[in-house]
Amino acid sequence: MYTYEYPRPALTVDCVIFGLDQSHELRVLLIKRKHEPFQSHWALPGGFVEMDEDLDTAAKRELEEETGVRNVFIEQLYTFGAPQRDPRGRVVSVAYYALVNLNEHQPKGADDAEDADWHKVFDLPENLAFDHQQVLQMAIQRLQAKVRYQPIGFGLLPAQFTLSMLQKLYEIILNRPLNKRNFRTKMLKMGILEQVERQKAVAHRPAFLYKFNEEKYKHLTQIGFMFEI
Amino acid sequence: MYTYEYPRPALTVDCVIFGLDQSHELRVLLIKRKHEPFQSHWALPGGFVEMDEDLDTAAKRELEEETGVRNVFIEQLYTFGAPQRDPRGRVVSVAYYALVNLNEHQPKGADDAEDADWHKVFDLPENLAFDHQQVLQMAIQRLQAKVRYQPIGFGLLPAQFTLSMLQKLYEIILNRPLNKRNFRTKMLKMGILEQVERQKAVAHRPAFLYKFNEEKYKHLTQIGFMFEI
DNA sequence: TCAAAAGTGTTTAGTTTACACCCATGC
DNA sequence: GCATGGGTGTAAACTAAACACTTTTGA
Repeated sequence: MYTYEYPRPALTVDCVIFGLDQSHELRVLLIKRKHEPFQSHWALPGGFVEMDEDLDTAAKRELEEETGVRNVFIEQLYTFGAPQRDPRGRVVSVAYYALVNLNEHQPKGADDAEDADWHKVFDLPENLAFDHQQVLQMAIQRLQAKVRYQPIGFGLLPAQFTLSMLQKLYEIILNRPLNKRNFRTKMLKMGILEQVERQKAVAHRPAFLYKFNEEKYKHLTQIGFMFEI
Repeated sequence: MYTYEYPRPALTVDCVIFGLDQSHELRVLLIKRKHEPFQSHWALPGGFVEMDEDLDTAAKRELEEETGVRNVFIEQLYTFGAPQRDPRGRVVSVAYYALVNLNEHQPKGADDAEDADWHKVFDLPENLAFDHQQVLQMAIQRLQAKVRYQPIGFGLLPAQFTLSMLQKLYEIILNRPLNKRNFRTKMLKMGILEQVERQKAVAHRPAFLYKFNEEKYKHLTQIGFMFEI
């Protein structure tokens, strides 16, 4: 059992939790640290991995502790392990990113936080704790890349949504305008959206509501279909 | 310093090292384990992360120990941390993948290996050690995805290569035929290849040799250019 | 009847796919 | 001169981009 001879880094998970707010801004959940190091600095929610706990499980646990949500899109991002990234000693952190529907959930704030809040992704506070600036940067890049060839964006919207909402979502994440006509044509042609009903009581022509049909998508991928925006 | 209160998993790096052999097969370097657990099973080269060592550094160290090569494409793949993945106890492994020009380097074989050999990627041995089957699967998928939108494939070829060699490379990695005319047009139009000279002493019309112009590529990416096959 | 957002038609430019052919070299 | 890859021309099908227009609702 020679493995036990080696000194070991501590192992944590950190979560980049993205949400979309009512006024159509992409936001990320940060907590204000109660303790040193980096007391009162904003940081990503995270914590230590238990000895008998899978990494994914640890990340989902952190996510649920902070937001109360389960069963949302969550995926491993990258593992950060620079020797001096934590002043307390060697700490390696496996970062995850998640997409949640912000309207349905408010941050809870864990014990070790002074405060917790949703911050605008394109207008972040300075001096984040540890290397969290870098982690966030990578998460944004990954989200922007991934959203284009995997249908994960739906995770940020309510279960039923209009095509305009969906387009707006993509414009926010990709940070550039899209053409309405082409967006709709493309989206509908893929055949992974299911028309549900119409909006009601809006002061304009009511839009069709759609939901993402995951079964159809899975079936299509099996026969070579590729999602793409 | 409460971090020290927690029991810690051991931390290792594993390397998926890809190479292209003379007869145009994609191969991966595996070592035959000398010791238990999984004695005499094929496994990915890897080892423990030193306490003051960056993860990337550890991966590059492993790569150099096994192959003698430095300064090749190497990138973090994913971190594997299922509680029972190593029978000795909790071991979390950060996996990397690398691309090397196989013709210029032969495996060295480290101390803890009975044997080391390049195995065909699409014809792997059964019963790899630990979860290395899964790691390899993910590495192949990542390579196939990444090679299409980042110019990393060149790492598998000699510094100078013909367009036919390059096309062959893509056909091998993507595991499907590509159209010659279209491949060439697309490749050359991107403007990241530099024509060097001609082949000599071949029993057919001599082909132009090219090299990948990294500077040009970097410059182009800065002005919004996207590599794509 | 007006504002607001939903939703559609159509033209043009560009890209992808496919196939067929010619070219230069060593043996 | 012929086998072997190297290299090119071009038509047809498809996709993306751009723009302008019509429709439906509540107030």
